[in-house]
Amino acid sequence: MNQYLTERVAAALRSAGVDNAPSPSFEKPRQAEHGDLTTTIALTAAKLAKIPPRQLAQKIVENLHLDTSLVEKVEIAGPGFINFHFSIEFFKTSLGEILRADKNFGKHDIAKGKPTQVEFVSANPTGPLTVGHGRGAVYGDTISRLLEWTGHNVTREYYFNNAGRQMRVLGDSVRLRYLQELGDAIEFPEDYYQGEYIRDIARGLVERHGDSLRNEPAEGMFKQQAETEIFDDIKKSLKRLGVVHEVFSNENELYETGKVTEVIEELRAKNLAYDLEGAVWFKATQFGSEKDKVIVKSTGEPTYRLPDIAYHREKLNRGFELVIDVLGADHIATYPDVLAGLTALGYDSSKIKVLIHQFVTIIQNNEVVKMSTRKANFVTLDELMDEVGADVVRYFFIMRSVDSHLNFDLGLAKKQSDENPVYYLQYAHARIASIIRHAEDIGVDRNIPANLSLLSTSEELAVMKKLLEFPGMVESCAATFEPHRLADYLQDVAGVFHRFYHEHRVVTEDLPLTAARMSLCLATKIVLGNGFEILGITAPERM
RNA sequence: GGGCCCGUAGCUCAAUUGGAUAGAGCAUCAGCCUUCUAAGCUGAGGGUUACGCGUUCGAUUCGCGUCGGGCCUACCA
Repeated sequence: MNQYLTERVAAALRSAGVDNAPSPSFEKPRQAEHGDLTTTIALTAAKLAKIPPRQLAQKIVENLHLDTSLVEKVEIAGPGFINFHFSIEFFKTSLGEILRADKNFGKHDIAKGKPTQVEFVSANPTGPLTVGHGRGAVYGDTISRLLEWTGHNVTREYYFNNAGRQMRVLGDSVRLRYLQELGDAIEFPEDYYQGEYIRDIARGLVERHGDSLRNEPAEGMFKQQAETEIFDDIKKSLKRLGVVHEVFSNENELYETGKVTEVIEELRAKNLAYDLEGAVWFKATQFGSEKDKVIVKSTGEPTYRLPDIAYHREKLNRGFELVIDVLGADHIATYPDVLAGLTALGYDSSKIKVLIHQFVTIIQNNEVVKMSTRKANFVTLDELMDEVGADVVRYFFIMRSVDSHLNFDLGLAKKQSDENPVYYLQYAHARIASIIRHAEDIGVDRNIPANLSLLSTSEELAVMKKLLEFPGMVESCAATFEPHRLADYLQDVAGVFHRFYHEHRVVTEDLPLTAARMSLCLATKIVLGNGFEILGITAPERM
């Protein structure tokens, strides 16, 4: 419909003698009285055409020649809006399309299988995933699902740094706990990992190896065991949340395969790296940075930039045409250097899209909780899921714009779980399932052809119109990486359905009307179900 | 000092990317179950969109400035 109107209006503009106008765009008016689609082309093109907006609108409308079986009415309003009202016939046809498309309704092939990588979570395995990690996990996964729905071939990837100081401290934390378990009187440093899980790992080592590891270095068995066990837990938590990564990669591999040194050598060869005071510097100033950046410290240890550049280069070498990094706001300053490094190496850094999400402030007992894995001061994702379930957790993290610094009140989330907005959505779905069961119980055949013209009340039309917005929502949410708008939209869908349900009985003795309303219910169930699929929440048949 | 994000109803947040009368949930108040699920529906109150200039037919949205909050700003990751 959008495309059809775009063509007709563009043609009408030409007939009206306006040749250089921009392509008209359409949007759904906020108010129902303003029709089903509206364009502001007369307002924006008025200056170019040197005609007052309303007059131009008049000329456009005169030259439209629309198919009246699709568009019932066209009117000019306000300063020069052109409003289009669709016919019942159009809605009927569209409803049929929803039912036919079923689980595919809303899917697009815009990206045509474009190889796309989404990297997210990427927390180092130093402890369990906390509520603080939740937003990135849910956001990254939902973006992945949206991209799949728009035809991307998505690889979900988890990258972690296991070569740095953090992991050394982790290994040594386990080593010291191990020695304590053996009975040694050893002081445990304050800035080591305080969590009970470190003791658990140490105890496991004692059980399997006795005291034979007494002289092992922290970097070996201890670090390795910690990484393995903690990672298992992280993967379990993610799976509970509905998040599954296809690929895990890490920093050590980049060193072992020589990818990191390759970067230095190539930069040197291009004269984009130099030595100063014992350190190696990257000429970031040649790529818009204010100052050059150190990539290898005078101690010989690389800064985080270097493996990050090597890693992103690997991503592009692996053939991804779109690479998405989902990062927390604390990493905002790191990626310009990475992009500059890739540009320096001759790669097209525009293929990399960095999505930043703001932090969630966790509030417990009216106090802000400062999470610290080191100090073992955190609320884990598992604990939260134990309390409220994965659906609520996912929905909480996705319902707000990633730009918002939202407050997450743990007490409120738990206490009000009955009134959580996610139940409003799921309730609509369960309600429809219940209607269908009822209809089947009393022998209504859901396959009898429905005469959709019987749907004529304002509540029925409102549902139809809302359902038809779904494909456009999927497309625009994917294009702007804003899944929260899909959550908002689904609230609307549930809302119009609840209102329809309240006003009209679906299953009655009037069989033709029953069939038509059943179709409306089935279509609503499809849209809700497909939306839930994208958000990663369950679609309950009963509640 | 510089950079990024934010400031909208009592609280938590939306607002179709510059459109027409700024909307939801929670909370408060008043109604609706003999009928397919009341985890629902209807109604009421609640706003100088932090503040000030500017850009234009039109600004919550764009620009500049002020105030306030969060996060960055190392040869830490």
